[in-house]
Amino acid sequence: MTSPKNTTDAETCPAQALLKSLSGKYKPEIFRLALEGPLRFSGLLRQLSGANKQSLSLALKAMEEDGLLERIVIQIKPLHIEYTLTEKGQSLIPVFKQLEHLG
Amino acid sequence: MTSPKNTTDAETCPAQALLKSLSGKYKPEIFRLALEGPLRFSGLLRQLSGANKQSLSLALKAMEEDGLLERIVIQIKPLHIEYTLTEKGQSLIPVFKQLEHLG
DNA sequence: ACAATAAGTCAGAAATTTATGACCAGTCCA
DNA sequence: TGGACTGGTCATAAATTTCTGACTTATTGT
Repeated sequence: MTSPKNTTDAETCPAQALLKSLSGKYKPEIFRLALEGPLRFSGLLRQLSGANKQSLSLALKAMEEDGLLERIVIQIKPLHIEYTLTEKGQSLIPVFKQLEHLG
Repeated sequence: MTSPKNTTDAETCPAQALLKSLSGKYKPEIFRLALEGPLRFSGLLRQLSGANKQSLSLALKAMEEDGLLERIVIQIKPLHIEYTLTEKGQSLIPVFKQLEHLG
């Protein structure tokens, strides 16, 4: 649909892009938990009280596509899946640490 | 119940609270525009292409309630309303500046 | 053989967010 | 007197997000 491409440089602001990547009911908390260490699917289901598989699955996929999380298959049986912060995700740690000192 | 502050308390993480305050279709961009100067309702309607009055109104109210924006009535006729960053909102500027150097 | 855990998928329903168009008050301009 | 501007509200509709419960593949434990 060849939209008129309003070049208000809105789309190229990395902070804004990040905010959108972390928009959603569970993403902020998933991200916070990821700062503490690798995450597993069933563990998250327990920690995010109220969350359901579907929503969690979608949130993890979106965060993976946005380059914040990496999905790693641990090849010991039974298979485990770990979600860990990518380099990009880790680069945000100092930013969030800074936020904690504002409150 | 009455957990004796054993682990990181999810609800008291300021970064997480902030992310939720900026969750939504227009809030990230409204916030970015607010960094540049005071905002007016009709101006925003034009700048946020696709936004409608209702959604904009709700977003501004929510951001006001979350203490990010302040609504100021300019008492010259015709009345103008300006939305400006509160102190809390301004305290986030260095954080977002930092983010821009990561991209 | 049977239940349980792990990590999901799928269809459909419910809840939430966003959009649409009508309407309102006050002021300004011709 | 009638538009046109400001900054909204309201009811309703559409779109998006989240929830529910059934089902899957593979492995471990009893």
